[in-house]
Amino acid sequence: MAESKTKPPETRAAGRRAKPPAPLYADRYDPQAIEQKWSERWAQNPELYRASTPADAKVASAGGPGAALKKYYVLEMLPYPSGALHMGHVRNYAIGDALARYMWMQGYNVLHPMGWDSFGLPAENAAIQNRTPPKQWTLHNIASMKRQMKRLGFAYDWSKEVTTCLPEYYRWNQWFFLKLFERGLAYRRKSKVNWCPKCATVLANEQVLPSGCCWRHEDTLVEQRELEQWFLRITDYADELLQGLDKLQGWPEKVRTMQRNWIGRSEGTLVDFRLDGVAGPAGDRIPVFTTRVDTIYGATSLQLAPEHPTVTDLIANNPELLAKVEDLMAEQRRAKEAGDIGEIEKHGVFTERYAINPFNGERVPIWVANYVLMDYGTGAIMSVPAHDERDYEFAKKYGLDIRVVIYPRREGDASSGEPNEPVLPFVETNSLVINSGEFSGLPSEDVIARMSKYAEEHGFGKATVTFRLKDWGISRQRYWGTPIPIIYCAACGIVPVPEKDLPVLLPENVEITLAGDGVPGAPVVGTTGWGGSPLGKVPEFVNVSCPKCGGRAHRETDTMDTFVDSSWYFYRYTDPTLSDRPLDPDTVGYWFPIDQYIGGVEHAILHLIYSRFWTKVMRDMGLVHNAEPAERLFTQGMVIKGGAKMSKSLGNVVSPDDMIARYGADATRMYTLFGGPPDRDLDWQDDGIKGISGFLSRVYRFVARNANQGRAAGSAGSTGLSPAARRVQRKLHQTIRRVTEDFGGRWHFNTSIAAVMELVNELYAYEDSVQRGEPSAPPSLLADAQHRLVLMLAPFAPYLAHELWETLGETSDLLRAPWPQYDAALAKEEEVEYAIQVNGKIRSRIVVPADAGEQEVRELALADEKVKAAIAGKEIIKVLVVKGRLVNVAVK
RNA sequence: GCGAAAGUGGCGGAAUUGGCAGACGCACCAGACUUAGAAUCUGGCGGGUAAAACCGUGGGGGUUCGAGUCCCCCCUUUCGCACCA
Repeated sequence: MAESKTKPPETRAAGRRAKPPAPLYADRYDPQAIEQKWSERWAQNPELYRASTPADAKVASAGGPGAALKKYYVLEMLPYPSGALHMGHVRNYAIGDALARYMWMQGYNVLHPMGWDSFGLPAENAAIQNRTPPKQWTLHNIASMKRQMKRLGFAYDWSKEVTTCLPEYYRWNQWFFLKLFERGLAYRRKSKVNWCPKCATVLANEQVLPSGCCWRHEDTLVEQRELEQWFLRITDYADELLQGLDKLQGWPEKVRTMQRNWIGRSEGTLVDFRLDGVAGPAGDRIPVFTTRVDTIYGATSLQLAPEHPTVTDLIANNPELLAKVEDLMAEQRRAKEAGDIGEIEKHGVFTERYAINPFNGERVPIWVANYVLMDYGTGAIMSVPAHDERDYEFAKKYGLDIRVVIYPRREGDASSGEPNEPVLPFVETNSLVINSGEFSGLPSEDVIARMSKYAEEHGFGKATVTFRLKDWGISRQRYWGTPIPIIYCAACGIVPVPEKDLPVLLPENVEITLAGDGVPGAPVVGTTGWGGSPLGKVPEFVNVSCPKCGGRAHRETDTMDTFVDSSWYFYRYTDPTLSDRPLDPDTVGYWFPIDQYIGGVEHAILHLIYSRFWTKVMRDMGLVHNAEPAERLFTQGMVIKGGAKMSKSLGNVVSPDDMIARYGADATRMYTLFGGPPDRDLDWQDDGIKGISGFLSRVYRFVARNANQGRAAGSAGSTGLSPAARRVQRKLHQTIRRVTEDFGGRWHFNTSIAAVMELVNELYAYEDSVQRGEPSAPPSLLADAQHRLVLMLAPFAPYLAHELWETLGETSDLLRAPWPQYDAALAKEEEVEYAIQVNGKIRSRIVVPADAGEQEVRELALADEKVKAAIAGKEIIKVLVVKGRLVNVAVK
């Protein structure tokens, strides 16, 4: 029991002594004292939240040999150690912690780990600003955030902690990279990359906002640069990543849709159009991707993206055209930046060159158009104005030929007969092909297959599938990341670092400054922002001898995208101390897949698609058996305030530390669950948390003055109870049912907590009834109610629950105490109130025994005075009785 | 433009399959206890009325004995995708 720190209670007690009744209320709820007490106890017992190993779980199982204790892996997305937790973290972890504690109480062997996604840009930026080494800054942040998590009472198994910026972890990033390289899944190529001038580094496609700006610098436009980059062949898994989504029934539909869009699978045909006349370095043919090859006889031009390599070949000696194409390019870029590509007016330039349609040998003019995108398909399209809205608009504008080759099918006529003249552009596929040589008269769908086959047989095309998904560029020109374990040798070329030489350690004696920002005399051995990799400025890192020939060589100086770290961290949790392997397949086999993953929807694409990819690669390597990392995914809503995202600039940031100091950790985390359903945004109300604090206080006071009721004797019967006592009993069992159902189903903890509040209100009403002279309940009932109340509180407010568990005289470990069961018979109402409607309007209410028959209810309803008055003089058409709810009398 | 989710008191939100709209909490009002305040307890609290009637779930239609819930049309907000060939 928390001791009171202040004097006033004494004076209050003294003041009250004078008059009866005796002081009703015990000491005030003091969350700080309670939480400090239990924090200390928990700190002394690090085994408390430790997951049993698979072997131990077997032993612990009561089910005999072979029957392992059932496992449950609950995982929350690990934070970036920015320095302090924000409310969004608190909400995320409060959900996970409630679930983990509930599953423990349900008897599961729970794995509930936490770690740090600790590589990344902010550490470097902080290093530049504060002249602190990134590692020091990061580890310092980790320490303080870990302290916050412990203060919040989250039940993590810290023996499983993973810190991605430490060599013990990132060496396995390097190991995986080597394995991917061996399997041909990691490769290097020169590529245009997104370059943020402020970050001075390459950004992944996913890190470029739709506006064309950097995700970290929303006001800075991303440029294009050509660099040698390492890529991971995620596109090899595009189909499986897509198909797997159908099986992920435990994932939100929203996330699956987003991933489907991101993968962007599209079936079509690749057709080569031969250039008529000149051919340049880019080749003599232009491949075109189309999903509607059945319309190819209607192609009246080719349209190239402004950045298409062939464009310069075609118009190299025409400065006027070149300038126009430049304009188109600029226009397209501008539209992308503004985010309204899709709405810009279509513009184009005729190159004065032609290509040959391989199907009919026709010469078609080649244009460059601003609505054709280089980064989709082949960057070139055939333009069929009659059967594509965009092409139609373009052709109308520039007076290009429009040739109809698809006709609608007539009603009830599948293959022949007189076609109807279509309204242009006519884009339906359920139609007939005409004016198309040997393909005329056939249905479109058939023609697509036939034409693809024809193209392949004649060597100018084939059926193909394109994806929007691109290979994953992982090279970053940054210091604070995992060094890519590759050595470049003048004689041997690209040489992977031998496995025995791992890890390639990230040098730590590096001071990070911006180029030209060096303090004279300071030991600046690394710089950033000079356009190359900071590690390139560390000679002792760069210069090595070639592992193959022993000659002089140099290391790769780029580091890996931090999404590599987060793609497999949850496997490492199962045994993070392994020093000879990234993971133990048996241990992983026991724990995986993750039963419940919880995090923000902002990771719907990047992290969640990369980690699915990684899992599939690991499966192909024989490391794991599961094809997907997580069985169920829950995306919680954001914590907002006043309808807006919390931000420093809006000044609406609510700090968890402040709330903990004012109301305690229990109230803070519980409010994040009470404020609204967890899948929706939570609008933070400064006064809302007061309600939770007051509720916890009510619980505390009730138990403080009613704890000495003896031991709970389990459910007693309901006979002989006073009405108020019976209400307590009924509400108790109803509440257990509601809370249990919420955990098992909707996860609407806001209503679970509301239900527990109702129970507490009922307990207070009972006390009040005793004050008024009604008979007391048997002590066992009160003891039982308090025990179960505390058990139900445990997942939401662990500090108070533990304190009260002790107050109730319990010495067992609350974390592993069995979750309470309810008795349906005791939860049942003896009487129900029926609403009596006349023509749908409520006219009266009657209370009848719950088991009253329909006929009885009908008679009682019709005998009711108010009902009689309402139906007087009218004819009863129908009397409808809805069991347990209402009676509706229809009259005329 | 396409797709998804949402729109309920002063506020956050309840109402699981069509069946008493507004649970629970905040704010507010009143009372009790206090020298007083804080805290606590009790009661009230959609609009409207003296009380009823009556009106109320973004707007308009519909189905039904009965609609926040189902159907059609429209409006607004948020999110995702967006010349994807």
